[in-house]
Amino acid sequence: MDEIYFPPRELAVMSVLWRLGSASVSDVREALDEADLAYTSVLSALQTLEEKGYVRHEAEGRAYRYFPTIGADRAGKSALARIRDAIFQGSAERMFAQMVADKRLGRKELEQMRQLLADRLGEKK
Amino acid sequence: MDEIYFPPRELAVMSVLWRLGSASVSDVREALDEADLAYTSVLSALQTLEEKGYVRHEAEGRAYRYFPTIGADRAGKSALARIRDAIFQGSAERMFAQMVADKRLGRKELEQMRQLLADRLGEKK
DNA sequence: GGGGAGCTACGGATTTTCCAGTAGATAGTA
DNA sequence: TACTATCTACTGGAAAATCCGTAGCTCCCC
Repeated sequence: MDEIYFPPRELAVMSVLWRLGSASVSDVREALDEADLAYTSVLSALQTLEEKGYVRHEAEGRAYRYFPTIGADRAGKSALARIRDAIFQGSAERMFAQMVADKRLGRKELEQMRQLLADRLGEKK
Repeated sequence: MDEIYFPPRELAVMSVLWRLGSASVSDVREALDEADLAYTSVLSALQTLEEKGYVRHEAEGRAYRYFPTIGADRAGKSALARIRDAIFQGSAERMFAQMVADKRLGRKELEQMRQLLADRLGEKK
């Protein structure tokens, strides 16, 4: 599929849009926990993203409301594939092993994963 | 922990080093399937990586042999965490669901994942 | 010694990313 | 009306990333 890739700052902005569904420039600015950026810096990032086609906007009062045009799932799929291929040499198992090794995962999360896996194995029968 | 992040080209170069263990500039150049880069372009990427501390070199005959100084696992862990937080809003389950949805995963891979998960759940008991 | 092959250092050009100031438009308010 | 606050468009510019040419070195072979 297409190459979907976001530099750090653009990724942070997209993250906010995915979380909020849509947002004004000010919304994004406030949601960014990073350093306190100037309003125009955030606007610039959004305009860049719009140019690339990952975002669109609608007028809302005097301001613009920005919407992601690409879903988080699609972007995630692409990002995971890139990591799998480049870092884990194409091995989904190795990538998965790294995920599961995360110390912060609690029993509940692990159980949920097991369930997901069980479902998947079921339909694969 | 530290922010580990590789721009696209540098990631491609690191990928080769992780795969081969170590490599000369020519090795890397040949291993890159992308467009046929000039020798010096690859050298530049390696020098940038060395400056950042992700790579070191030893003399080998007339040439240099480059070694990664950061493991693929460590880089992978960092990359996965970034994706989880930015794209999947911190949800390891959602990220995992996306992984498992991959159509190319065969029964064998899924079984291996289940085993990994079982082991992990066992020790968590 | 001469010449070629292979390698590195250096530096430049270009593109991309990142940040923010300024100007102008608009709406609300005194 | 005039003043203020907010928002967008335009613009510049710094920094990083990408790409590669050139020069110079070393080794090998003739």
